[in-house]
Amino acid sequence: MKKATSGKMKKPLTQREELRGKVIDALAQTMDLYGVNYSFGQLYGIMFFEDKPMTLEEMQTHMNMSKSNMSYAVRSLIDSKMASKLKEKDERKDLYAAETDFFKAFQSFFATKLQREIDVMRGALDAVIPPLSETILELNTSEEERKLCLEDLHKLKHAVSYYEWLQQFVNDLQSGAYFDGRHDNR
Amino acid sequence: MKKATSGKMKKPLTQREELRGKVIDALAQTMDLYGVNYSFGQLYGIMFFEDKPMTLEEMQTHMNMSKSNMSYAVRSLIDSKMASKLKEKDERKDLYAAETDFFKAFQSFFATKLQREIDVMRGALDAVIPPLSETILELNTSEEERKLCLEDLHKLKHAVSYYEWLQQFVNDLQSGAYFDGRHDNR
DNA sequence: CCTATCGTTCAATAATTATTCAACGAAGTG
DNA sequence: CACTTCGTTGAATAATTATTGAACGATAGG
Repeated sequence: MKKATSGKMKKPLTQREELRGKVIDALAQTMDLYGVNYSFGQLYGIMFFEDKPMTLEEMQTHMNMSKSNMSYAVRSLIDSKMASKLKEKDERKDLYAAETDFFKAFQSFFATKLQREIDVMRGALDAVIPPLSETILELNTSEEERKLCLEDLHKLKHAVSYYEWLQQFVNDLQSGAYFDGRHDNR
Repeated sequence: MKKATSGKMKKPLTQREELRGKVIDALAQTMDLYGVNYSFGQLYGIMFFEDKPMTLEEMQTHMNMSKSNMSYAVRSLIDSKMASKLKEKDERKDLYAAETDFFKAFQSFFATKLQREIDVMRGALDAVIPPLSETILELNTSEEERKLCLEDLHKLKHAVSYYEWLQQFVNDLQSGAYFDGRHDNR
């Protein structure tokens, strides 16, 4: 038996736990805005404060959720580069750690997300621009249709230049170029 | 009657419509990654190509969805600053236009989202740091508890400096500082 | 004023996403 | 080579979110 008489009870939070809770909630809300589900954001918050490698089992007890969901959650955090799996193990259990440097965490997060965006959009643009150009060049395209295609093409070219810029932006973000006058990494 | 014999039929798409569709799909997927629902992202794509003020009714026919949903969708786009309501009206109908400059559109979008993030997090940090500091300063706080609080406080201070940096970043983003060597706004 | 139509709201329903549970293969242990 | 226990998977369920439809106040036109 672990701690007390039976199943579940309202644990009396310490003040510190309560304060942590507020920050974790804000963090989870925030990540919610970027397409990360609230619970998974909470998990990041917990790992952030815990600040030492955690096993799935520990996550389970902290979050009070099934192990399979924790497995899913931690994978999602890893996908966004907000956490990583360590090479060491505790007993037989895998260990995971959150990136606790907010600069690095959100740097990785946005770099990952934006890169995905760029890839998706570039894929579409690369697939669409050639046939559209082709149609414009065709001799038997009606004048009206050619005009419409030209308008679209112009918009897509503008998009291309945007995603070129965005790619550069992501590169700079990853290289740390935007983090110059800062980092009190004491 | 509008166009043909009855209700709904598979309209035979022109090549141009099909190509547009691919780009719209990519756009919608992309926005999906940032917490904007797919349909609403599609609507942005449609408005982007349409490139002239649209009424709710037109959106309805393009998207084949209820007017109430279109009302909701357009409001969501306006919240993210990706579209705006015009002062003029067509008949009695309100007119809306999408921001067609991708630079501006995504600039507004991220500025809005990041600002919300900053506000939420600053709110939590401002609420939590004072009482936490207080506890540390209290004479009757146990040594153990003081140590834990100090660790948390250190993390939160790091977070504060991150959000200060992020605020500056958003300001720069809004001021256009990052868009220097570009903008082929021909 | 009366009528028609706009855009919004609210409650109901449909669709999607999050979560659990049971089962399984892959190690580590003895 | 059996025995655990780990992490993942896939199907079932719960919870949330998207979408609709009906009702309403506002307002422009007659």
